[in-house]
Amino acid sequence: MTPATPADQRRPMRADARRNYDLLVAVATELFREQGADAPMDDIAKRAGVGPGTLYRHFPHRDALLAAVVADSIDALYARAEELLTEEDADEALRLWLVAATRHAGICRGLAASLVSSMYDEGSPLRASCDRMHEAGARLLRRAQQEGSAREEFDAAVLFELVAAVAWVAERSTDGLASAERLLPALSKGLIAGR
Amino acid sequence: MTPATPADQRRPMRADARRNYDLLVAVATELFREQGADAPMDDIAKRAGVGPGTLYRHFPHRDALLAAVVADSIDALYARAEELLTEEDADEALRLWLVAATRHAGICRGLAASLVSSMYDEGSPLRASCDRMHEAGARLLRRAQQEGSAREEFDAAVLFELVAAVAWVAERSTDGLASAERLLPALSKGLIAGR
DNA sequence: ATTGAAAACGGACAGTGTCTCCGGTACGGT
DNA sequence: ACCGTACCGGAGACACTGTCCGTTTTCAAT
Repeated sequence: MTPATPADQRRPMRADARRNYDLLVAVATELFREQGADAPMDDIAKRAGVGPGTLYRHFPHRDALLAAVVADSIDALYARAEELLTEEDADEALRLWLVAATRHAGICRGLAASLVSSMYDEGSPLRASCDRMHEAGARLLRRAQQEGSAREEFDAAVLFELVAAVAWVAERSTDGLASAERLLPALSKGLIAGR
Repeated sequence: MTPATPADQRRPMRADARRNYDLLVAVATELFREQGADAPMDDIAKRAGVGPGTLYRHFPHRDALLAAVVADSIDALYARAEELLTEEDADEALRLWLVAATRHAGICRGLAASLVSSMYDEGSPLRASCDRMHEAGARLLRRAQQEGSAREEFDAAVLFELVAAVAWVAERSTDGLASAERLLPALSKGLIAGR
């Protein structure tokens, strides 16, 4: 699969457009990681050496750009879920995926917030990513409820929200990921009844 | 105790200053509740009928204003904790306080974020409120660990972060508090081992 | 190779919000 | 009533977002 592509078009993109598109995604990835998902759009355009007009034509909103930036790693997370579905211990598989998902949402400061927002926004460009995470979590949770000892009363939406919440806390604590790793056990123990 | 007061000064505030101070807190309370904790500062000044200069002299940062606004309800939350310390069932007391704390953090959109930030920021004006909540939670948690069946491995910091996280999710879900009430059980079950 | 229409470029700009500076005002002690 | 001082509040510098539109580039047809 070619890397992130704008909505399919019968006519291929013009060469200069394609070049700028790819360049912008690369620069945004860099800047989001450095400064968080609220890095100034103008700075992204500037660093890519294009005008703001060009940036906004390719990505009308910040979320459109963010979606292009995280698409790859969402794919990886989805693949990880499929891999974990073959793990014998269903509870452990769920636990491991929660860790992976939290780590993913920590790619850049502000991502968790955008993902949660997109969950309630039908038209968000991040919606596709959100749905993929949602589905990946749902499959692991369902199996853990049937084969393992995950409590019946929770669903994938709760799972998603809790992961986002933990990632969000981790974003703003000084000790970063360490904080997430203290919180996740509390969460896992709530979801999964002791054996 | 007189309501929220600026840092004690030997000289009492001048009458006009005092009037503006109180007015600003009242207006901010109103606007934060309506529009969230990121309501434009200029709007607050405008609605209070003062210039932005006046607002910023009394409250140099948004957090200083926010701190004055939430001080009272933090006191109430602290009092609630003391009350719950007399409840027979230590686990149930903790659970009830978590609900109260989550509800408190939901006073206005954006408050949870500011509270968590202040937890890692020595100089934040919200720090005092943060510490009070922290301490209230710590006492209830300690008792639930000794007399009830709260797990030993968690501490008040985790408690605080989890409450903030749940409140944060609730802020941005369309179904608001209902969402928090779906999430809290997962959290409680993680903190408190089944009997 | 030339050409011309469509597509893309990118700078200027309007709108919004934050925060500061400073000339003028009004308070309150004497 | 006076005067020094603390306070007031508007003007404006600065930052970011997103749009508009005249200019430039590309590429396919000739």
